[in-house]
Amino acid sequence: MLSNLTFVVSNKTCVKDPIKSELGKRILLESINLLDEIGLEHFTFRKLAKSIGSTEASIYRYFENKHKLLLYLVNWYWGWLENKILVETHHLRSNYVKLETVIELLASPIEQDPTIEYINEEKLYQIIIAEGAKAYLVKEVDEDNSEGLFLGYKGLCSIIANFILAINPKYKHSHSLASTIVETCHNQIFFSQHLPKLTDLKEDDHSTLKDFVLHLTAATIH
Amino acid sequence: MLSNLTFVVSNKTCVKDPIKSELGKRILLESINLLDEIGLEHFTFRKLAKSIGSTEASIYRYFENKHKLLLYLVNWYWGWLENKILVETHHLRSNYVKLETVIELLASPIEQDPTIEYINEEKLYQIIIAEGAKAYLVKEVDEDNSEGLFLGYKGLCSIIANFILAINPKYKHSHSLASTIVETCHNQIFFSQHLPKLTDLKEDDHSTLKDFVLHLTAATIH
DNA sequence: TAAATTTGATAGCATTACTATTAAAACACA
DNA sequence: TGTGTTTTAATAGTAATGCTATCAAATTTA
Repeated sequence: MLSNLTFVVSNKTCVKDPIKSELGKRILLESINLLDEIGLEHFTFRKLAKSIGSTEASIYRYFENKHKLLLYLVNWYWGWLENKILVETHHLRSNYVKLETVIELLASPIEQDPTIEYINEEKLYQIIIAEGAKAYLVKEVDEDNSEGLFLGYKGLCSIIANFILAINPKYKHSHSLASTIVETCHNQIFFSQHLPKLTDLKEDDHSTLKDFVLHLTAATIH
Repeated sequence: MLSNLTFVVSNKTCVKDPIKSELGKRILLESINLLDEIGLEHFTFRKLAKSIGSTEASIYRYFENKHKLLLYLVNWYWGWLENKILVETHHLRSNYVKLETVIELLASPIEQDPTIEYINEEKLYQIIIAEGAKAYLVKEVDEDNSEGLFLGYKGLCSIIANFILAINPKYKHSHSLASTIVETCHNQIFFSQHLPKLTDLKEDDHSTLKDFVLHLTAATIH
């Protein structure tokens, strides 16, 4: 079986491509474990170095700082998702079913790909939910953006916006709706896990999430 | 004119109530300026102390750490907004107009109240947009939640959910829609300022934002 | 006026976020 | 097989961060 993985992660996020060396892959693997475990605020390169049995200085040769590492991971997710969407929708005729597929992918944890041993997709999905917004909610956002570090997110939204426009070419807010769909999927999962009064989902109820977002989307477009 | 400000900020966020002393008020005033200027990641009590001509130790007597200070400010906003919503909707008969009023308030910068000299509402609104999600996107969220530090947000969502249910008692996802409305308003403003490819709004176009969210809401409920 | 509280000044300490240097190890290739 | 190049580990160091503690001066309150 051929790999579906034809996407490339935007590269200004790292000093040296981590997937090209053993240490780099261990950095990715363990940073996902550690981020999932202790969260971005408590995550340091010192702790990461310790958990992979290496040194801070070695990690700095791959990533400038933890913010760039987060951006790398987030971009990996956007790239993975965009690729997945293209693979799973290109054979579909109905634009509505295409949009449904997108929402289904966004609303469910990405499944483990055993051919990529350095990314734990389930944990990465959880990191996206809990930390993803911090990739752009920083003072450096304009600078990062001008370096192309959000191309993954923008590409994804563009695809979704096009599906929306294919269903209703007159709808005026396709990009806003696209980003709202993405953000809402992640937010509602987080709320179901931690602030249940802010949602109607039971914890990690991906099926109800899909119903909610799909209905909202369909009603809004028409 | 009587003050509308009958709300109280949830108090576990602070060690000592800042509005009851001169220093406390200066802490609020300057923390809003500084947060708006340099963002939460670069914000430190040392810098804050310097900018108000006081010391770190003094600030720690009011707030345990910067996360609690952010929670205080965020709760102030939720409280302010809830109060404002109640004042501006209680005389309205139409539930739809009530919901419209909520969205209008969420989608526009809160206007300056000259009777509260220690809060710059415009800057606070900008802080909510850029930093608000960080109040809950932390590993301590469950602990904070059990101490009641998100009651403000939950109360607000509950009110909005009730307006939604008053319009359509059969709608199944009133809480999810309520939190989606709130998050979307803030997100779309941020995107319009920094990641315009993710939205159709022009920068700070509150009027288009209102149209977008109102249409989305109305379509979804019916 | 005394007692209690609040603030400012100063000090200190463990951790974080890096940067620099050097030597060992691994690898590339001739 | 040896030589050069890149990669990594080890170590050290520095400025900033995130606190805590102590004490005296100033202010408030009783």
